Amino acid sequence: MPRNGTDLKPRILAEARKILLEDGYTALSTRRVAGEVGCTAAAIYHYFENKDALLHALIDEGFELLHDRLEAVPKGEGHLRGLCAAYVDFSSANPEFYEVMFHLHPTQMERYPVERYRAQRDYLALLGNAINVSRQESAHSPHSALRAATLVWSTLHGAISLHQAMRIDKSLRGPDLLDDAIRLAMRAVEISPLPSQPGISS
Amino acid sequence: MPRNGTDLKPRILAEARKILLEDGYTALSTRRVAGEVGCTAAAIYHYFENKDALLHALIDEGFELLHDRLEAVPKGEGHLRGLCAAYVDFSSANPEFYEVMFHLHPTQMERYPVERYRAQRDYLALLGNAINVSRQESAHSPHSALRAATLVWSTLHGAISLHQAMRIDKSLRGPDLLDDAIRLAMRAVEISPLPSQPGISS
DNA sequence: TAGGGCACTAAACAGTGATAACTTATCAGT
DNA sequence: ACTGATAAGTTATCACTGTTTAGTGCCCTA
Repeated sequence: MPRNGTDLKPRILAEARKILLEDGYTALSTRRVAGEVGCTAAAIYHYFENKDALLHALIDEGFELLHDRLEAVPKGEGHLRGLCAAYVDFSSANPEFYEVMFHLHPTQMERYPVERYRAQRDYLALLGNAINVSRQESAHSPHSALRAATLVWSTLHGAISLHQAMRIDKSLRGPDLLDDAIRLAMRAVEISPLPSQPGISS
Repeated sequence: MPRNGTDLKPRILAEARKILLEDGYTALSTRRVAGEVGCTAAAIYHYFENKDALLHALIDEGFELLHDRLEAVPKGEGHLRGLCAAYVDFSSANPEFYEVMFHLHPTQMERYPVERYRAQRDYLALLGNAINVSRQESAHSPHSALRAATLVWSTLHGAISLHQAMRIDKSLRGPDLLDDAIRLAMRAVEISPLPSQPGISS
């Protein structure tokens, strides 16, 4: 029952996505979206509870993109490595999506339902499966696989985060760090989830 | 030459630090700082070029804190592990400092001089030294040490980032992830900085 | 054709960073 | 001691931001 010809909601979403991808998260304002769509900022609040809900919808899109990317990785030999590479590729190809998906703190998006992140995180299950396969003994508990998968994820995320925030040294090439992180993430499988022994490692 | 008794600059800085530590980065506004200091928001601009410059001063404090923490780690056996643990400890003890130091993107702080991060990053040199010592052959190039140190750093940062952003699964304990990350970071030393061989890992 | 509800607008509120113009206090030089 | 320059603020304003409230007009149904 739109008054304006086409329904406004998809157009709002499309324009918001365009702004996010072209000019980044900081450029995404309700008034600008409204301006480019051709309506008032208040109209957005008919379709989204608040600005965070709009951003939330974009984050959902990002998770779907990531999901498709990871699902497309051929299974079998080298599956885990492929998943890691695909994750890093996604972050490089869609830095703006990656930022809003993983980099915004709850303090910056107060009303954002944190649970939704967890629900979307089936890529952790994907990682967990690949890890269980790559492990010699398949007698590991699901919790152990989830824990290892989280470590893999966090390793990749750390490199991506520093790379995107331009924190790494000029003399270091960003892709090199990402490659190193992938190689290191592979070793995360070997980290034993036993109670941490306080001895000296090496 | 203060008109108001005490010089305003340190009081602005102190109040800003208090707000940052108590209510977080998002609560830090020029007007609130001014209000609690007892001056006008415009007065801040006499002592700091802009809000980012004020935050910049706080970030400097954070780097000094981190520096002291890392310098206090006893050298010798287990130095690298001690540095990693100290880094993680710092992030847990000062999450607000950690956020503004490492989590704010340049897009969020446009005018922030990125170079300054690099100048402050002597902890990378500390890590590099510890890595060179822990390595059997000391014939590694400085670039290799820096690269390995960056990988160690990024591994720790990834776990800290996800932990602080509350992105890790409910069934997983945050400290466990941080411990795992430290253990994995130790293995970063073994990652060869050679051109990546496309073979299958394990 | 009358009524009701949906889709939207206009206007405003409270807050943000930032700037220009103005006032006032302090200090140096004569 | 007086004058002038400068430092140290204030006041007022601009251009934004997210969000809410009240009101308007169109469309569909009865």
